[in-house]
Amino acid sequence: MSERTGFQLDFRSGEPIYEQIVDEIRRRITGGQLRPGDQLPTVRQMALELRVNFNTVARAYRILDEAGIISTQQGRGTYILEADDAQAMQRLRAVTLEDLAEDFVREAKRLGFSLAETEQMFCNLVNRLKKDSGSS
Amino acid sequence: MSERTGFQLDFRSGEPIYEQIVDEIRRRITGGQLRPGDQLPTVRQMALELRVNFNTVARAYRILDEAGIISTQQGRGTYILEADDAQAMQRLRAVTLEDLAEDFVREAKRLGFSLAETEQMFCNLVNRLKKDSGSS
DNA sequence: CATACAATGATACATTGATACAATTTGAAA
DNA sequence: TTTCAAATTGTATCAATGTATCATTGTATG
Repeated sequence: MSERTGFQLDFRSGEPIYEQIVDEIRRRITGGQLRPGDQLPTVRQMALELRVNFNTVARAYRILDEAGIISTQQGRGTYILEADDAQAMQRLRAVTLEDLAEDFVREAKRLGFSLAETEQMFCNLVNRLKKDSGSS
Repeated sequence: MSERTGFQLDFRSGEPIYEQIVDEIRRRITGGQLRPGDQLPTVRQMALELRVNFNTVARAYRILDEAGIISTQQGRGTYILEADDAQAMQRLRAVTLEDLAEDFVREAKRLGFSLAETEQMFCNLVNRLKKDSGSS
């Protein structure tokens, strides 16, 4: 008995599979069949049901995760988030980059680091990241 | 009241849980909230508080143990170690600050800011702070 | 026909969870 | 005091889960 979701995919519709999965999950949350806290099937379980590669399911999950609708965690699984969380995420996006930078400097200062130390460490890190992205 | 540590984990940050635990302990040692000789909660206690698997806490402890920062002993528990020498303490401070910088960059990236934007914002802030301290 | 690009598949990997185990402490009985 | 079983604590191993990277396929587009 692996018929757990009852998802119906249309392989001929032209709409990408991962998008159909995203839409269907959205519909089920809106309709109340899926509720906050519910665990979704693992990417491999759902892929097995839908006769699809699990990467395709993973792609759908990732999109929903970035939208703040579900939470995917490596080694744990994926869960429906509270609607509040999505709103909270929206509010968090309103946090400016300046706020983040100030938090960083403030926390460093609290731990006893001088501004010069903090600046140097940050610049070192940035230079390292620039190199890594360029060498790929 | 099992709220003993007050650790705040972010399950959606993308930073692995065990790494968040490692970072937080490093910060508390650097900041002086944790001192040599202090006993950390058992892996199971802390796991209960943080709602994670105790293996995840054990992994964090093992990393800190291998770094010579804490001492974990089967059957006894885990304790904060005395820094071997000034160099070890310097290394801990450096790593702590580096973690802080990485968190900053990661969070900025998660909010959609490019590395260049993040760098510029930070440098602007630093320059402003330098001026302010000079004009006082 | 060739090329570019998006979608999907294959594979290796990192993180977390479940379970059994070993070392140490504790406490009661002898 | 000694002994020893039970509880407590960290360790080791493997399974389960999502992630990252690249290859393959199919489909527009020139």
